[in-house]
Amino acid sequence: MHFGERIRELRESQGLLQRQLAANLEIDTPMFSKIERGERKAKRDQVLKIAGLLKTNEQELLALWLADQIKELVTDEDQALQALKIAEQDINQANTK
Amino acid sequence: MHFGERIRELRESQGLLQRQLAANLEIDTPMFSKIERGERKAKRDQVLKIAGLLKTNEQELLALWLADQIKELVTDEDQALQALKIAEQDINQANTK
DNA sequence: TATGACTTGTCAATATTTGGCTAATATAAG
DNA sequence: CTTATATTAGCCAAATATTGACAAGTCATA
Repeated sequence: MHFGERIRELRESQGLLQRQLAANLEIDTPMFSKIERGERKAKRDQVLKIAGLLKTNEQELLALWLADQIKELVTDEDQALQALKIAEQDINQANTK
Repeated sequence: MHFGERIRELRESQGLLQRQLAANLEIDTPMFSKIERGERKAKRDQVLKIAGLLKTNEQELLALWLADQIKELVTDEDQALQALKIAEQDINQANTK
C-alpha cells in the first residue's frame, strides 16, 4: 500500500472528488491525480494538509509517504535491504545515545 | 560509520592523498574533501570508481552510500523507523512475489 | 617562514522537481 | 447517440536543488 493508494481509499470512502481536495491544496486536479497514482510525489506540507482534509492520522500518512521515497531511492539496488538495516541501526544508535 | 568515513579510512590506510583520488574521479580536491566529510553526496558512478581505486568491495560502499541517503531522507521525522519497516516489508514482498 | 594537505565559502552551470495548461479517455445520465 | 462530469496523459515553463569549480582559508610540519 503506497501513499497514493491510501489517500484514494480515504477520499472515495468519504465521497470526495479529486478537484475538491486539489482546490484545498491549491494545485490543479491533474496534479492531484498524479499524486494518487504515485506518478508525482506530494510535498511534506501537502501530506499534512491532506491528513487534515481527510480527517486521518498525520503519522500514518507521513510514514507511507516516507516509505515511498525510501523505496524509490533503493529500487533496483542489490544492497537495498542491507542499506535499510544500516540506516535502522544508525537511527537507533542516535536515539539511545 | 557513514560512507565518507569509510573511504577516508581506506584511503589513509593506503597512504593515498585526496588529490590523487580526486584526479581519478575528475573532480577537484575540495569536492572530494566534502564527499569524505559527508557534506556532499557522491554520485553512484563515483562510488563504483572509488571502490575500484581503493580496491574494496563495491557492495559495501554502495550499501553505506545508500544508507546515508536513507538517513538523510528520514532525519527529524518521528516516523523514521516506521517508514523503514514499511519499506522493508514492501521490498521483501516484491522479492518473493 | 614556506610548503603541502585539507577545508570553507561562494558562484555559475546543470539537472531535477513542481505545477499549470490542453487534450484525451472514461463513465454515467438523458 | 449526445452531454456532462471525473479522471488521466503529455507537454512545457517556472522554481528549486545539485554539482562542480574557484579562491581563500586553516592546520601541521620542515
